[in-house]
Amino acid sequence: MLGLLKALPFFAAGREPEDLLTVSTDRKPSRIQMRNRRRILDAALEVFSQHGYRGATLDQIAESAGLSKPNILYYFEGKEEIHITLLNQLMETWLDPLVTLDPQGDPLTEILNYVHRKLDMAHEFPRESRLFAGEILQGAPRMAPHLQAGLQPLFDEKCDVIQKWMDAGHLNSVDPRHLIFSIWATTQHYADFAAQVRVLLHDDPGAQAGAAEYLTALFTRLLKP
Amino acid sequence: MLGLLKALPFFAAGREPEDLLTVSTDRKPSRIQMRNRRRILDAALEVFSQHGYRGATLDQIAESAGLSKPNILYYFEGKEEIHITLLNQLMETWLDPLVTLDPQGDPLTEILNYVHRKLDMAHEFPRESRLFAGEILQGAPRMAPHLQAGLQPLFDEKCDVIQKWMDAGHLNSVDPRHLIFSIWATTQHYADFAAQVRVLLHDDPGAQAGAAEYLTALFTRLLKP
DNA sequence: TCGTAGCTTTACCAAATGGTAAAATTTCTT
DNA sequence: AAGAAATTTTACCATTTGGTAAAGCTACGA
Repeated sequence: MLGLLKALPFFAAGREPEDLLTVSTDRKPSRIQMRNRRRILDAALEVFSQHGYRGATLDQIAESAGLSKPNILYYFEGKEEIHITLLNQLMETWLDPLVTLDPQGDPLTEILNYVHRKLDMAHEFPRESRLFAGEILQGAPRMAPHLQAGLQPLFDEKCDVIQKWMDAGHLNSVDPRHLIFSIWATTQHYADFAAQVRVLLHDDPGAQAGAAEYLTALFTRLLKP
Repeated sequence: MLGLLKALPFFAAGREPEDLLTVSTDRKPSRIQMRNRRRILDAALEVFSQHGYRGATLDQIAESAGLSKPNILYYFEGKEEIHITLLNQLMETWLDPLVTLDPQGDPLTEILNYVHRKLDMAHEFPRESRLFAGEILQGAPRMAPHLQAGLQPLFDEKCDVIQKWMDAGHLNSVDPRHLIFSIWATTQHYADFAAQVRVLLHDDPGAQAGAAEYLTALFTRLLKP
């Protein structure tokens, strides 16, 4: 068997024109495929976020997924494709809070909501946050195009929205770009540097609430006109 | 030759009591040793900060240092020791700005100075920042003890200082722990997420100054009573 | 200038790792 | 139930990687 790699449309990279038989298998993924691809991606998220791309091994992913290594390579072309798939999936979720920042809403409320959504995500999806952080930390070798194509237009658009709010006097004027950076930095810090935070806060159970309260004060004071 | 591993005191782990001859070589490192150790550590900083611990190879470090791999293992016991040495050296530099935060100084000035020193370091030592970030990101496997022993007491001490400033009414009251986190997060962001910042700012040459101005506003507004 | 300690190179090795071929098994369709 | 298709397993393999042994070279003090 050739495996389903060439058969599934989302794997398409260089189609073989002569291989017409595979066209017949272009149907939607079976239940088994869905389940196993999900398992693999979840396992990979765990392993990649903990050890980084090069530190993660297919054997670890396989074990964590409860599948054999060749079985994993039946569903994905290789290690890199798993990583890229993960990154692509993540991108959407990750940008969603910024997408929903509403130009029609109350400026300060919108921004504080954004802060809190990002903070919630740091607590709810720390593995995703760390995967992302690891990729950027190493120079975004597998994600630079996505930053350009996906993040940049959105970033510019929302900077404009915020700038207009400031020009209209609804918010104190600061550089919107650095404002967004500081929101990302402060919220993701709780996921990305969790090991440090845990030590310094002695596992304080009120930490999450404390962070929310602090960040509310920080950005409210900055932005109130 | 046994190499100098057992001979240099700073490598001491499990001394062999019978090996008395090595005592005679307990003198200070030669010029060659200094030079090569420095070269190796500099190369290792470059490689580790770019690829992470497991992603870095001794061959890469060797090539970057202009030495052969066995030659590198003449100066260090192994990959891990290089990494740990780097981390230990870094720790001091990294904490220095916090150490010099002066309880006798003007509160707001002291904190803004701290912010600017950290921001300068992010621009001057991005590799060090990323090395540190990578280690924490992966759960600080080789640094947890240092966090406990080195960072924690300092952190607690400076939190007390800041808390007293707030209690005395010299600063607006917020949780000092989260304040420090947010200073770390916002300043180190420019080093750790440089790949992202570069894309989103279109290599704007005024970025550094813009960041400084923004962070000044951010923390001034937060902390002015 | 000669011997020795310090340094470097050459030639390896065992384990780990990403990946493949193909047989064996399960599942689906008719 | 039979045959085909999809899935999984077994048995490999080539490369990379951290590390070692030991020979060879260099520099320096006596």
